[in-house]
Amino acid sequence: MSSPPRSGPYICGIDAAMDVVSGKWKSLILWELDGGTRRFGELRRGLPGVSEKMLIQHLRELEQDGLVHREVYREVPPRVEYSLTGLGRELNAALEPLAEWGRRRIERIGAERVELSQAG
Amino acid sequence: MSSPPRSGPYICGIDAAMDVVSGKWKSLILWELDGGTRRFGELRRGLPGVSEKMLIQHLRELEQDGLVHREVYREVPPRVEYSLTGLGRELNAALEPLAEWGRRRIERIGAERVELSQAG
DNA sequence: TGCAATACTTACCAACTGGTAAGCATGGAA
DNA sequence: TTCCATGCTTACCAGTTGGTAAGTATTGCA
Repeated sequence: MSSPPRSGPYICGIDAAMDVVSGKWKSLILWELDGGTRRFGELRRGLPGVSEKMLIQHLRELEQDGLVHREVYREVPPRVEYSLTGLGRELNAALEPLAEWGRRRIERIGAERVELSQAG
Repeated sequence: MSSPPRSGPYICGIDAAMDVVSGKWKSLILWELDGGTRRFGELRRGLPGVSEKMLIQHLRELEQDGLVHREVYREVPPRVEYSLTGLGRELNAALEPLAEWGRRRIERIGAERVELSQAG
């Protein structure tokens, strides 16, 4: 079930960056974690619409790709905390201009925005 | 067959930008066109591995989203030229930091590069 | 008459992606 | 003994994505 980490071959940098970020919820997870450490349940509640299966799968892949750190506390009930690694923060920074372009696109075409508790 | 232009609702800017750029060959097409106007056949030869079906489908969608301009010359055999619009050039510029991050990732993980005639 | 060149168009199909819903493990509280 | 909370795990299924391969239209050339 757990796929291997994404490796090439790649055609160019975009290709290599997209590979790590594509997946319906990945960039949103990165965005959420930019706000700081989050527990699994907090992420789930912060991303309305995500299924547990996809949230875990994407978190695992982001972890394999070195973007997210997973810390398990052996308690009952279990507690697991997710946070960005340095690499993850760098990726988020590199995504900023694209995000800005996207925000202008939303205005240009007058697209609706999904209601979200905390994401911008 | 021709899908409607991509519209929201979107969660954030990243979401709105990704929507326009996701598709196996889209960012590569944009990259190729950054080098200037290209005929359909030139694009096909410049992106080894792309099928005619997908190349046309992606070009049509990029055109619908205002990123690519399509110019038809009524000759025989037919000639069709594709080029970037201002919006397309802006998107490419916004993709640059991501491309740079991806290039570093390729080095970091020692990924292979696909052989391509002209793409970097 | 038939083939070449170019830019598509279409039908069909396999693989991938993501959703639903149920189950698992643990220990403490009721 | 049953239920709760949490963080998963699994099986199954439908929709989307992209590939292959064949067909279309037009004119010039052999």
